[in-house]
Amino acid sequence: MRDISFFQSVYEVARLIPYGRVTSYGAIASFLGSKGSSRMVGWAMNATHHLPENIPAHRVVNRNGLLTGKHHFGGSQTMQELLESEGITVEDNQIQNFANYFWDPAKELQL
DNA sequence: TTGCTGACCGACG
DNA sequence: CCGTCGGCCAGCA
Repeated sequence: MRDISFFQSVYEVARLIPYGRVTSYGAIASFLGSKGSSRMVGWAMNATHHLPENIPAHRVVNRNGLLTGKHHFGGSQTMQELLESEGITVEDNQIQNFANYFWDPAKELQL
């Protein structure tokens, strides 16, 4: 994976998430080769806040499709509104029909 | 420099 | 079924 660090890889994958699609921390971590480093993906998403580039961190949720990180998007329903704005149905902080919107980098990118 | 913590996930009892 | 624990890498005191 080039000379970039794990963090950099997370950012690139996050930017590659298509409009109206979502993925999970574990999927990204597994795609990067470190399945157990799913926590680092979430931490990387936290770092996107101070990044100059626009990272669609709202498209990254946990394995259950639950918006665990919505509290970090300004402490409001920003994350949910962004997802709904992309045509994704979110109810009770959980993505409805999650499997339909799920975007697996290892599968879609097919490297 | 050492140690804790963090937007998770999977295994075990 | 539900509670607990370990693991992963990077940032910060």
